[in-house]
Amino acid sequence: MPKKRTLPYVLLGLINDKQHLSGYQMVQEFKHEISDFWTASHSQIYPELQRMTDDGWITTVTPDTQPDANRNQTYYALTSTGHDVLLDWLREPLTQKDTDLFALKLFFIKTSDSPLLKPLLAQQLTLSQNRVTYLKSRKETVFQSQTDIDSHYGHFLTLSRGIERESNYVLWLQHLLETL
Amino acid sequence: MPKKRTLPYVLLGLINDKQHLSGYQMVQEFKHEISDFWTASHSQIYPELQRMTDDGWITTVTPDTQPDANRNQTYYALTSTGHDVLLDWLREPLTQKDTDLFALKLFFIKTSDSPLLKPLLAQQLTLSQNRVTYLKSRKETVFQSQTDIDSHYGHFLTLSRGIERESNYVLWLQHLLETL
DNA sequence: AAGAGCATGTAAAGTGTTACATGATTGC
DNA sequence: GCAATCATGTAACACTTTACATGCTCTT
Repeated sequence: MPKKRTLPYVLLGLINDKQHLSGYQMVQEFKHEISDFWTASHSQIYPELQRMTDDGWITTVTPDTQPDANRNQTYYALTSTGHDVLLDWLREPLTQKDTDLFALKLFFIKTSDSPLLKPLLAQQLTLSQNRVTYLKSRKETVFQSQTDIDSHYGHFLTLSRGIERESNYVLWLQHLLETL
Repeated sequence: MPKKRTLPYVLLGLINDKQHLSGYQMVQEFKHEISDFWTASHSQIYPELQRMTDDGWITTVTPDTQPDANRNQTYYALTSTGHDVLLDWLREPLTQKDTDLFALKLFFIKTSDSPLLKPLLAQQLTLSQNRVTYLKSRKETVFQSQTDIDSHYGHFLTLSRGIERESNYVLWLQHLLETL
């Protein structure tokens, strides 16, 4: 099975938020807002927009506002198919791999009452909890004596850091789920 | 400028730790220990080992131990050049980009008295502190009113999470630097 | 009118994954 | 003997980055 492409869904999410968006504006978004979760250069974006148009996920539109400014930009909007595709993608369960998809999907959820929010948080909570368990067991397996620690100190630190980071993640998710 | 390759340095680090290592053993390492920081398949590893041998960074060796077991494995050891290359790479300052290099380099530091350790931690501390500052300023810029939060709740959460994660990182690094 | 930035697009090169392939060894 | 795994290697494909290229617009 080929690896799932992510870029088209990111573009769908971006357009969905702004109603209509030009390729250039998407490039700017990648330079600022979502650069933490995903990056893409204009050389990727423009051909991808063409493919998505061909697939009927998006269409070119001429926005009513902005009568003559930036006339040379091509604006895109979601089709109903595109909207469905985006929702389906957001609903797909998270897996142990592609860990970064959680933050990316979360980014695209607009309101706190979205039915997508709680499942997403719950999924990530489970993944993070499993990860803490795994890292702790690895730490105990690999570092049974002080000698093991002293001779592989960097490895010891990375494992310790991983446990701390993921535990902090679990706490944040739990707190958030409680307050919702 | 082409993007800096990482795989060869990872292989150098692996070999350096174990004195001598076969390609197959490296594949196993990637399946377990370092999978958090870097991944590589055997299709990448074997050609890379060939390149590194051509460049004089490593040489094939026949380990004294294990007289006849696994005779069909090819073992590699660092040359003095390879050792220098690894040290140079570890000494290269971290940048805002390639964030994951910190954990990877840390993984390859063997002892707590290594002169490489403190600079590495200090560099990452600076990077993380800058990142906290940046994320906080973004949060203030983007979310000035409750309405902004309510209409882009997922984005708000990712930014909040980013700040928390990076702050936790800063605390961990500071604590570690104090105890060393 | 010239230079900087806007806006889009294609081409080439690098990197990584998946698939294909093969011989050797080990266990049943 | 046969299947599974060991161990290595190559080929094809997918994705991303960098470079190349072009026309438009705005400012000085």
